[in-house]
Amino acid sequence: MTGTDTSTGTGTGTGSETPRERYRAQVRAEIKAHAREQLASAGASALSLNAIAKRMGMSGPALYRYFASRDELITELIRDAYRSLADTFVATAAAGPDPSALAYALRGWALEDPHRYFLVYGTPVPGYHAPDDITGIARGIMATLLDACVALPPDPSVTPFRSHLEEHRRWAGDHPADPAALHRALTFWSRLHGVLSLELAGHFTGTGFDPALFFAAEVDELTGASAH
Amino acid sequence: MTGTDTSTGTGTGTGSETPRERYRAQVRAEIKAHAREQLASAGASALSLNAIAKRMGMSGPALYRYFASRDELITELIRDAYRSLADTFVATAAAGPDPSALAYALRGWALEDPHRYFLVYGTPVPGYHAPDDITGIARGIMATLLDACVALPPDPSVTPFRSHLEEHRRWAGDHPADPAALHRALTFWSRLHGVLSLELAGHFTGTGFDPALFFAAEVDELTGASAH
DNA sequence: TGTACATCAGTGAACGCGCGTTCACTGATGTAC
DNA sequence: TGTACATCAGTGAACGCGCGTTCACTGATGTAC
Repeated sequence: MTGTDTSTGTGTGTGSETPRERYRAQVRAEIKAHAREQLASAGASALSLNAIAKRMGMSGPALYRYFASRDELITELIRDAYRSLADTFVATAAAGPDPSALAYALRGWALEDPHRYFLVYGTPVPGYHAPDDITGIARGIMATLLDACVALPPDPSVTPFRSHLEEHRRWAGDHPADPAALHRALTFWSRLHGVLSLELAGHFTGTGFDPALFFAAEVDELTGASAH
Repeated sequence: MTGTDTSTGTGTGTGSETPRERYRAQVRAEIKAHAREQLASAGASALSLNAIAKRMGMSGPALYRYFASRDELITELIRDAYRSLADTFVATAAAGPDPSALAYALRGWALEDPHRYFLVYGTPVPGYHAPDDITGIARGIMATLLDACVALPPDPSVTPFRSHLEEHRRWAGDHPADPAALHRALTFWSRLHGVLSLELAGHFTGTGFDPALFFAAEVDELTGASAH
């Protein structure tokens, strides 16, 4: 809950700041808020510093006091997106290791702001490579999921993929989980994203069924719930 | 195998064309090939008619003899992507109703050209709405999958989602399949895309495990194969 | 086979536009004594 | 409390650039008689 500013855009930090620092943080947050808005209404390619400045009633070059370049702004938006999901997961996991709760937290997070979801899980930009701290946050998200998945009813059967995982334990930073749990967490993750990415990309529109029920059916099957 | 030109870019159609028509088709295909290349190396936002023309040794306005606008070019690329997947599915299904074969065909199609995959299943462009014929092709793809999924071992248990599907049978164009088969096809589809979208977006890099084995494990579980 | 005409691919100049980014500068805010 | 100085937010002009798209035109290809 503490730390650097989240994606809500209004938090101003710990409070032990000078007025100038506080003002800086506010304007930075406002710029990011406008950037997110522009992202949602016209796509990532249309994100323009000048357009943001115009909407804020400032001149274009003024933004360079707050972000060194357009790329830095985008990277910051991606970082915020990862952080907000990580925060959501940590907050959800605080109530106990419940994969189902994490699943619905993920869905809530994704639907709350679809373009933010795509910033993390959407089409990758060919040139772009995320800085190290972002991959660190991503590892934290997976670790939280993995922690919850070891609480699922165990299925210790040995499959080719689990044998393969046995030899590649580096995954999730030497997390103390057996291959079966690793596999379960991976399947959990990929099945949730399967539903979400298809739904958010609009591939269920026109079908008439409710994606929320489909998602719930997947979660039920994953957690072994028959009648929920 | 007949019909309008595919995404390979060299096919020139039925042969009953005038030399001029043949030439037109060739240049159109060449433009699309360069567009795909540009798409792969710099992302969808960087697709520029002028840049394509320059690479082809032509002047920019020349391309307007072949495409009415940049948007029409992009739509054509998306259409080609859908068509190539539909063709792949139809060709695969010709050997019999085998969901597993379709799964690996999908994966092969996706890996063959990841940016083409994202053209269909990636981050949607906020303003863009696909023309009707494209949604028609998409329905055909789902119909092929559904046909194959009715051949899977049946699991007629009733869940909330299947009851819901019962009331929303419009899906896949009044396809004569029971809700259990519909659910199976949906799960099949979304689980495959879960693995593929995460893999192609690079979310498995650095983990050390082989996504192909993970994908195979998902297919095995979906088709009820224990030791494959 | 030769001539007159129509079709159409491609060019070059030009349009207005918005972009990211730099630079020298103004003016307000904060700090030190 | 008042003055001198440093910090820093924001401006306006300017840079070069590439974009999509239009237009009038040239020249080659194909067609009709």
